[in-house]
Amino acid sequence: MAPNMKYSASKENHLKAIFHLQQEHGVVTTTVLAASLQTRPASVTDMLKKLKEQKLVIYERYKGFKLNNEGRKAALQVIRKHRLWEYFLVKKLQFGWDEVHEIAEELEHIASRKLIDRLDAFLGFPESDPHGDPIPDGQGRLPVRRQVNLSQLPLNKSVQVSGIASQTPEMLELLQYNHIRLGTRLEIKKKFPFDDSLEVKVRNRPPVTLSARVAKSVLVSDDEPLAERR
Amino acid sequence: MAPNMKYSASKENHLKAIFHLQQEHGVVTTTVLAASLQTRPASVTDMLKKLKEQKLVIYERYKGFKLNNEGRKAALQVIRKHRLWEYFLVKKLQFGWDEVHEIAEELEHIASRKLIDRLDAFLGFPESDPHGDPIPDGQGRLPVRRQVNLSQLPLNKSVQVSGIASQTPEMLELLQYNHIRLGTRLEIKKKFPFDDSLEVKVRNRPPVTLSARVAKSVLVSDDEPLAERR
DNA sequence: TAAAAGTTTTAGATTTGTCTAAAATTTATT
DNA sequence: AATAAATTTTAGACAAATCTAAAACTTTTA
Repeated sequence: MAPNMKYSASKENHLKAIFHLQQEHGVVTTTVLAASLQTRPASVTDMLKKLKEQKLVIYERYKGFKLNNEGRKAALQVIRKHRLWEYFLVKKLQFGWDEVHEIAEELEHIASRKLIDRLDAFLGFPESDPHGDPIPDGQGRLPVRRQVNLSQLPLNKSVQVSGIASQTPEMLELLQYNHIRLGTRLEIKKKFPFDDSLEVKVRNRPPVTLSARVAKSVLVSDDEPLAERR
Repeated sequence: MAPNMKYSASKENHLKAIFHLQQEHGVVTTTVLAASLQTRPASVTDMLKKLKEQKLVIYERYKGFKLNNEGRKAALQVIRKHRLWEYFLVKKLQFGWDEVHEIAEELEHIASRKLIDRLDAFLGFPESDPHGDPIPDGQGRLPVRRQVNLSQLPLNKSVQVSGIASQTPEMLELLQYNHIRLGTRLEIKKKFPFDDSLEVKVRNRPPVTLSARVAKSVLVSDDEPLAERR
């Protein structure tokens, strides 16, 4: 990929969306991508033809599609930009977790490679964005996060919160109330099979009970989730 | 003007260019604007018709045009964004004076009003950008800078460098070499009518001679050019 | 002041990204 | 397996921003 290769904002959005959908479903279909981009299936077909011509996707008509290596690299650069800007907005400009997405959607399409590398350095090479999602490095390498949700965690294993899967303001409020946030170290003290709720212990605090619903949204890992790279 | 009024990048570029050209020439003409935007007169006419419909310019065919009040406010918001981003790039991301323009051209089209106000606060409400150009405030008020170029300055009047009009790398290097930069306090000790060159004295340094060419590009003012607002 | 030169606008095309409606194809259902 | 349902693609249109070439208008000049 050429160093400052510029794809249109719309193409970048398509690549990014395909990347995310692929992670869940493997092959992506026209309707699913259209829904995810709030556009029409016909428009997706149009765009996919262009992406295929530019050799960014593997696509045969009526068969669905996925990114090839070039496409994946391009998508990861967009994701890198998005997540670094989100980090900037939250950590430097004091935005809340929940208000940064829209703005980052715009900022992610600024082309300059140098800009994004300088921003990365300015932010101290963060490894994950404010939602706990990992930030690809300059080469498009995504740090592997052995991330599981709380309900899969064994008893008494000490981990750190590395992400929140579904972030409604209500959910965030509940977690805030229980002193659980990104980077919080905690462990499970007891599991209640009746409703799959959990008793969770945060250091220096009385134990709290979390519903299965909440537990599934709290992602944890046993490495240092907010450590700096390099 | 609605708080988050969004004009297309191209419209913003036209408004901004008209604003700048107006400062020099009063009324702006099709060819001049086309040259300034690196586009064709026909394209300018097309765009001007749209800007007229949106009530941003005063324009009658074959007669030239200028911004009305709405248009001026819109232009100043773009200029505000551009200059704040330039300041950010230089002061926070360690870019050089000369490399920020292109990138700021992209960043200036990000819409969010909240983003730009937060950025302003994060930067400490700077009053001028890294080139010494004044940054309009949130209401589009441009701090008045009684800025003159060095060749117009009377003898022995102590002033501060508040801007550099034409910034070639060569010019910047020359100024750098003579210890003249933004904020430098200096005064004129002698004028040579033969070639309009000047002898200039910077505090704690031996006097230096500047050509008329250079003197015309060094803008100075007798107030504090880099003071913070509010 | 009429012709020449220059400027500006119009007319008609082009590109990119999008849409609707209809046709083609695939998948599901009786 | 034939038909119905759903999905995907094609065909044709549209809006925004741009272009070229030609026409309309202004300004300059001889």
